[in-house]
Amino acid sequence: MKIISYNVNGIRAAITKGFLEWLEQANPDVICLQEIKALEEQIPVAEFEKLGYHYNYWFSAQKKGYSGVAILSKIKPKNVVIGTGIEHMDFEGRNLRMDFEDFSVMSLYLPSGTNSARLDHKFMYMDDFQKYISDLKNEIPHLIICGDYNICHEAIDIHDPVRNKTVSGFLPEERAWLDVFIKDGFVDSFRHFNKNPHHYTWWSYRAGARGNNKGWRIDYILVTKNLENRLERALILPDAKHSDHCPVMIEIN
DNA sequence: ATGGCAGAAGCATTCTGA
Repeated sequence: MKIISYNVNGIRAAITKGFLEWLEQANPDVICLQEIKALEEQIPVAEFEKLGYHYNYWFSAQKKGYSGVAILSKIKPKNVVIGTGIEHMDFEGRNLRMDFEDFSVMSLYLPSGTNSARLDHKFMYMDDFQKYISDLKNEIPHLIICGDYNICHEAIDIHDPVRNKTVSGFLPEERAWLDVFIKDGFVDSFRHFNKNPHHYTWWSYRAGARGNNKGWRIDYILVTKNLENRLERALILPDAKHSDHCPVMIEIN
C-alpha cells in the first residue's frame, strides 16, 4: 500500500501546475493533503473520482482560502473522523483521519509560528495534540500520522541550523517537542531508511532557495513502532513542484 | 540585520506562510 503526504499550498493552484497528472502517475492508494486553501465546492472533486479516489474527505478552515486538509483514498475506509473534537484544533481544518482494516491514516497540518500570537497558538496546539494522540493510541494502536508538522527535527533537517535557531520551525522548544513526540512511540519513516543530510520537503519561494536546495524537512510520515517492520520504503519526492513543499511517501505491507 | 515569493480574497491591497 502506497501512502503519500503533500502540502499542496492551494489545491487549485497546484492543479494548474499539473497536480492531477502527477497524481495519476504517482498513483498512491491514499493521499493526505494539507493547505488545500479551498472549500469542497471550490474543488473539482470529479477529477479525483476519475483517478479512482472514490473516498474523498475535505476539512476546510472556517476562514475562506486558508489552511484545510484532505484525505483521498482508493480503498474504502471503515470509519472517518473529521477533526479532533477540540475546538481550537479544529476551526482551521488541520486534522482528518481514516481508519482502515489494520491501521489508521491521519492528515495533519500543524500551525506555523509566524508571529508571537501564532507561536503561542502553535505551542498550545502541540501540547493538546500530544495529549490527544497519547489517548488515541489506546483506541487506535496502529496509527500513521502524515503531514506538515512545521518543525525541523534535527540539525541535518535544515540547510542552515545556526541562522535559523531563533526562527519558528527550528526553535529548541519545538525540536524538543517533536523529539519527545517521536520517541514516545513513533518511527520517522524517512529516517528509518535514510540518515543522510540535505533532504528537505519545504523551500522558500524567495531568493532561489529551491534551486540551491536551501530547505527544511518539516513534512513527515510518522508510524507507530508496531508498524516499523511493515515499512518497505520511505521517500521524499522533490521532483514534484506544484507547491513550496514536496510530497513524502511510504510503502507499507 | 534585511529582503526576497506565492496563494487567496476580492478588486487595491492585505493577510498568511516558515
